This record gives sequence, structure tokens and C-alpha cells, in this order.
Amino acid sequence: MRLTNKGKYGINALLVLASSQEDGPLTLKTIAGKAGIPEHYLEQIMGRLRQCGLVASTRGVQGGYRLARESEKIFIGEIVEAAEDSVQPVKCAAHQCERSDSCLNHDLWSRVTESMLKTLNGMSLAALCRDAFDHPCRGGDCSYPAWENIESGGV
Amino acid sequence: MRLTNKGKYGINALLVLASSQEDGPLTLKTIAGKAGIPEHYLEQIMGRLRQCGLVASTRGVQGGYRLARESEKIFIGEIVEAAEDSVQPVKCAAHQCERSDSCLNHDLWSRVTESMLKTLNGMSLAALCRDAFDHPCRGGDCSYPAWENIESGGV
DNA sequence: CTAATCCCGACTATTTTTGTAGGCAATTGA
DNA sequence: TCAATTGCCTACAAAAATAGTCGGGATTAG
Ligand code: FES
Ligand code: FES
Repeated sequence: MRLTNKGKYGINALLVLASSQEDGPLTLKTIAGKAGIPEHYLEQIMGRLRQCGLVASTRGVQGGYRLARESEKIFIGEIVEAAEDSVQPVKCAAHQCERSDSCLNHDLWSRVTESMLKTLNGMSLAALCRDAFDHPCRGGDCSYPAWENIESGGV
Repeated sequence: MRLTNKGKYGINALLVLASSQEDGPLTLKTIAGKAGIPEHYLEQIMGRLRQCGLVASTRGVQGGYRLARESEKIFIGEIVEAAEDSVQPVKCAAHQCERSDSCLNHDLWSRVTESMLKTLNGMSLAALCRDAFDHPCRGGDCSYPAWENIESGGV
């Protein structure tokens, strides 16, 4: 029942993007560098985020990624859902069995998923970014990005 | 972000126990059989549940496991916490960093954990047991026990 | 004493997660 | 048109977590 690196990397990549909106699209390499994520791994994650409509990309020279919406309108739950394989603790919710509409177990875990997403979607990328950017917390089990070589700040 | 078999097995084992309170302690073998869980694996899980004070055991002939409290006073969140390695999606909460008290990320994930547990602890073992026992939902991704060879029912 | 039963630690197998590699496709600009 | 840059995709490999197995020891009833 834990967040995997995919989710964490997804959030951090978007935090980096959110913090550098002005300067045109950022390349994968730049994002990976600033957030401290293996480049090719991040590529796979960005693919998911793109398919879910959270980022947009342009190819070729001077291409890269940018947020598909303003960071105020992107929420952490969306990112986690897009990046992780599944946010539901139990598969049960997906399938159909005779009494799934009146099954207490099914019901319980649906409510768990719901409450997690509600909490996560109560936080915007913008809000988290403001905090993350000047947060000194690094290393250990902390999950904010490393912000390597960052110059211009804030959101 | 999913419930592992440890958690599912823990719940199912306790459901079996809750459904046969009267007949004295149940052996590992019996529980494993009724719930459809590999015996030796369940043994490890029962160890955790015992250490967390959810079940009590007696050794030797005619020994076995029984609930440490009435099933109305045992809650699903407790079982999951005891059986799973961790219920927190993010480790961050455990460690200490300079600003963890004012870190939005830390705060967010703490609230997620909290809301999950609140939901899970809103359901008693007894309530789930009543539903599980006559619930026809089996196989697929459903997680209620198989109730193999069960005779006496209800809670 | 013996059989039943829980207890414990080490070991193996399987699955999931994490990360790497390499080629193809699109875009820009000289 | 061509070359450089950059994203896109699929397959593969390594590491970690989970799931499950095994065997010996301790405790208790009869
Ligand atoms: S609907 Fe899945 S356990 Fe009942
Ligand atoms: S306290 Fe862990 S990220 Fe800030």
C-alpha cells in the first residue's frame, strides 16, 4: 500500500515543469536532471502523463514538454492516477459479480479509493510547487525534487 | 498502491474466526482450509496479528487461535495495519527533517493515510462477517473467503 | 511419553518495479 | 535536402518486494 517511484517521479517532473513555465518547453533531459530521475525511465512516465492529458509535447529541435493546463488546475490525485498502474487497493471494483452492488467488501474498498483521491485532489500542483520550491527538506525519505542547477524560481 | 495478499489473507482469516466463535479455538489448518490460504504462509500472518493483539493462541493439543476481542470491537483498518508491512503510501511520515512540521507534501500524505484508516476503521469485523457469510460473490478478483466445508454459520 | 499444535528463522520462487538500450518519427533550420 | 535535436515506442535486464515452502523447536493435553 505504498506510492511507487512512478508516482513520485510523476509528481516531481510536473513540479519541475510548473516551476519553469515561462521558458518554453523543457526537454526530457532537463527535467530528469533537475528532478534527479533516470532519463529513460522518466520518458515512460511522461508518456503516461501525456496520454492522460496532463502534459503536451513537441518533437524536434527546441521541442520538449509543457503542462497541458495551468498548474492551478492540475491536481495531485490526477498525477498519481496517471503515473501509477492503479490507485485502487483492491481489484474487485473493476469486475462484475452478481452482488457487487450490495457487497460490503466492494463498497468498503471503493470508499477507501474515493477518500484517497479526494484528499489528493484537494491539492493543486501549484500549491505543492510553491511549498516544494523553497522547502529545504532533501534526501532521506523525502520526496521533493532535488532542483539541481535551478536558477529562476517560484511559480 | 494496492492491498497485498497479506492484508487480504489477514482479513479472511479473521472472518473465518469470527464466524466460528463458539466452537473453541480453530487450528491453523482449519482456518487455512476454510479461507483457502496456504497454511505455512498464514502462519506468518497470524504471528503478526497475534503480536498486534488481534488474536490469541494456545499451543499443544486442542490449541489454536481465537479472536482476542469480540468481532464487533475489531476493525478492518487494524487488521490491515497489522498484516501489511505498511499502510502509509509514503515513508516520509516516519522520519524527521527540519521542516517536516510545515511540509505540505508530508502533510498531504499523512492526511491520505489518515483518511484511509478512518474509512477502514469505520467497518467492524462483525459487520463484514455478516455480509461475507452469505455473499455469493466468489472467484474473480473478489476477496471474500471461500468458506470451504463450512457448516455452522453467521456471527 | 507422544501426538497435536503453535513458533520461528531461513530459504526459494514468482511477480512487480525499476531501469536500460536502441531504433524510428517528427521538427527545425541551414 | 540534410543533419541535428528531440520525443516515441518496444523489448530487454536487473533489482526489489511479495508470496510461498521447509524443517526444526517449544509447549501442552492426555
Ligand atoms: S463484489 Fe467483490 S468481494 Fe463482493
Ligand atoms: S518532510 Fe518529507 S518531503 Fe518534506
